[in-house]
Amino acid sequence: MAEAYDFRAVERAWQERWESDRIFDAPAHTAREKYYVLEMLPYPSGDLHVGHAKNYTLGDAIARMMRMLGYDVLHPMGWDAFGLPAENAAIQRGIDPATWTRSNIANMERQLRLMGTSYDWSREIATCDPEYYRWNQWLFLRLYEHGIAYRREAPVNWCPRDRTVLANEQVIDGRCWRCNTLVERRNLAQWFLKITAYADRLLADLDRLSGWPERTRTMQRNWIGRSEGVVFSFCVDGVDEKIDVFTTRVDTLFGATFLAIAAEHPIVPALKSVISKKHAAEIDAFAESLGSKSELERTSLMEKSGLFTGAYAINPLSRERIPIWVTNYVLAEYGTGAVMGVPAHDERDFDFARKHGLPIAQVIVPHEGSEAAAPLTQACVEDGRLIASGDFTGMSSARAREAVAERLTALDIGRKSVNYRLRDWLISRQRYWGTPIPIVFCDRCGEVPVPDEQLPVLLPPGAPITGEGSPLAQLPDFVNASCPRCGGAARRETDTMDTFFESSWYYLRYLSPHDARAPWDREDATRWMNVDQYIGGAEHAVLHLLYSRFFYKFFHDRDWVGGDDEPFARLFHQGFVLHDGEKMSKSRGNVVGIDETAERNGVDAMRLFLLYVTPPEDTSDWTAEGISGRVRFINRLWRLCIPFAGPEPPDVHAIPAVENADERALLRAVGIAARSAVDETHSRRFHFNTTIAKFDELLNAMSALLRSTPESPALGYAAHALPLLVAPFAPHIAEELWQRFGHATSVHLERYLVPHESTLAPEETTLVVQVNGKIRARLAVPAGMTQAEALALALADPRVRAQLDGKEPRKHYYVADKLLNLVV
RNA sequence: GGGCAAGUGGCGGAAUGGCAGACGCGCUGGACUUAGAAUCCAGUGGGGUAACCCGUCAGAGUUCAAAUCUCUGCUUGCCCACCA
Repeated sequence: MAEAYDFRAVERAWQERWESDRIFDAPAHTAREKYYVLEMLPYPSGDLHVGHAKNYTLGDAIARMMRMLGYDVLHPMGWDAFGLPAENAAIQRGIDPATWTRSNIANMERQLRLMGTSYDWSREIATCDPEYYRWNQWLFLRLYEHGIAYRREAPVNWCPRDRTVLANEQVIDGRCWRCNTLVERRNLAQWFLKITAYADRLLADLDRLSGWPERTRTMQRNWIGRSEGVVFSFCVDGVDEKIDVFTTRVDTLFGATFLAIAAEHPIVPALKSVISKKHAAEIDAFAESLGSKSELERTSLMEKSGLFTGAYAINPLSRERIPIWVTNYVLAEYGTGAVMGVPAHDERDFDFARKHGLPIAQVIVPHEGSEAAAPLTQACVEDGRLIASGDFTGMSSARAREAVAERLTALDIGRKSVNYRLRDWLISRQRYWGTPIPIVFCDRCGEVPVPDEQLPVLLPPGAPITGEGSPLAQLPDFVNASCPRCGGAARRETDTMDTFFESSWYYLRYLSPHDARAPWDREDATRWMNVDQYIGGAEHAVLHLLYSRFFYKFFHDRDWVGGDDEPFARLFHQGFVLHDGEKMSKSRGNVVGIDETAERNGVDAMRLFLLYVTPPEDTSDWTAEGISGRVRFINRLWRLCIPFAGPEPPDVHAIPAVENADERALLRAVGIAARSAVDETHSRRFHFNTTIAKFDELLNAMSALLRSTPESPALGYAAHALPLLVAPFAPHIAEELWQRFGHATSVHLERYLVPHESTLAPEETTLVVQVNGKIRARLAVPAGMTQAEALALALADPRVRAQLDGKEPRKHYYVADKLLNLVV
């Protein structure tokens, strides 16, 4: 009876050995090609489950494949360690955020090691280390110097539950992305990063990111939301004021029947001089009623409400006098906060006009010569021909857009303009567990940046974390500072940075994680950047991935990094792992943890299952039956290979001479498996589910040969090759077998098996013979037959002859070694 | 409402114009066993004794040949949703 495989002992022993030998540290500069593979750095929430494991297993398999294919691989790991959950733990359980975070990091690091991942731990970072956030502050100051970081008062998203402001990207359907609370609007002085200055490049360069999923690029395009149009002015009748509007459909200008403005529009006070007291009071009440409402209530009502101001605007070209309305559907923060209402050609304006009985004037018809359809039953938003539009009548929409823009420009009341949906990135957070913003407010000098030599501005211990107000603002020793410029009394900024600030550049810190002089070394950055393969969840499609692109372009413009100005060459989103069809969550009690899975099934089986069950981008389901198949595979692999253990290492590349078909089939199975692993890696498809299926076929071929020809040398060849083949996917059993075969060095430092052409080419194949597209015969034939030979063979087959019924085929189609289709 | 992706056995999936269902799970039968577990072997889309017929969401089309390409519809998933 052969020795059984003890996965617990083997897995632990090799993890310790790899760690002490440091075999996965990224190599110093060599002539070989580099490959930087990176998984999104995790938030240290406490425990890893198999959903996380899917992400890290995929990244690890890629890193290990590329290493064995001869690349210098950089595969680092770190911790996105600042953030709200640590503070919530402090509020709920009185634990210091630093202590909570550190213990979670220790636990999750243990779990990543338990998974047998091949990280270069010498480069590990945690963003809550002063050594890290010092450079956060340094980068903030550089952004400040270049006018990218700035402070202003603005209406912002305020989460009443988390008691902090949020970036636009963190508000989802009007709710806080973390706690799902309805977000309120408040006017506060806050720090912003001018990401809008990069809007055009962030948009244009998406076209170059062919290694990114198309849907992610589309989401970023939509988020940036570029639209080209015209800004021009309406005069207000009876007041020396103008109202600017932005439109993408200036061709519909003659169809404007009202002017719609946001309740917060700055023109409102001026209008009060020309309207009745009653109107003014009503407007105030309307604005009041909107002001207290959350963004969701204001905008998702679908119900368009509004109020006539009593004032009129003059259409600059038609000279028509149109009423000015205050509405809830015009956004104060987008464009100019005012729009021309063209109900005939805009759905929103149409709804509003119908509701309030405003006139609808059609100025576009579908084709030249077609009549205005009166009355319109819906807005007609397509381009067409202009009617009733003065000099522009008869023009196409496209031509009219140019011509009207030119006229407005010539009259000096308008110009072409581009607007973005993207807003500047709000980074202030009124929270404790984050990077302090390195700014001091001095009564005499105003806003003063902390000098570089005074960095880091340390996060002080012992702040009162209660969920009430800003913790840092309640620490006098922190708040009170002297002005770096004049030395006088000053106050420190007490807001901390959005944690997405840290994660926008961490991939550069891995390159020189202990550099005390700079956030990263330019030479290291030139060698390793950009990230060749980035792996993470699709939930970051706009947030982290847009911010990182923005930061990297800023760095590139300063010449702090060479090469391309995009940080991530290729991006892969792994799918979720469900458990029995449901999302894993603590409240459902269906979380499958790493520790219990490693203990019960072994890590190699877990890794294989996660890669095998679906293609990596698909949602997969964790089932107890499913992983049992991979446990069986591991045991079967062991039983089939261990009899070939011996003290002398075999030459794994020497292909034995064989005689029968089963033997050739096994040699071919080895080659096919190797080719699959290499193809899935090089194609960047990473569908290792099919590769692992080839490993199954390889074991099946071994079993078959063991029955038919138990003395075949092909069995030893396959056994000795298998550790190499499975090493990237099931690294522990691969190493154990490799060492039992007498090799002195790690299998993970070997080159991957190169399939030999002679084993791959089958000498016999099945020729499928069709008559009129239906299969009538399968013939075993030698490979490489000519068309004439195949035809003769097919015509000799009785089943084919029966179908032909004495007729001659009119035509035939031949696919070499595969198929012959006869048409009668 | 708009955009994108997908729909294949009991289940996860394979096949990207050329043998539909590789591989695994589950299930059925057999071997081994006092018995079970484990392991090994055989079978497993539907109909039919069989020859054969049917079959990749539904319907149409292109093609010698369609799960794969085109159109229409249905369903599911994800994203966006007053951005003028």
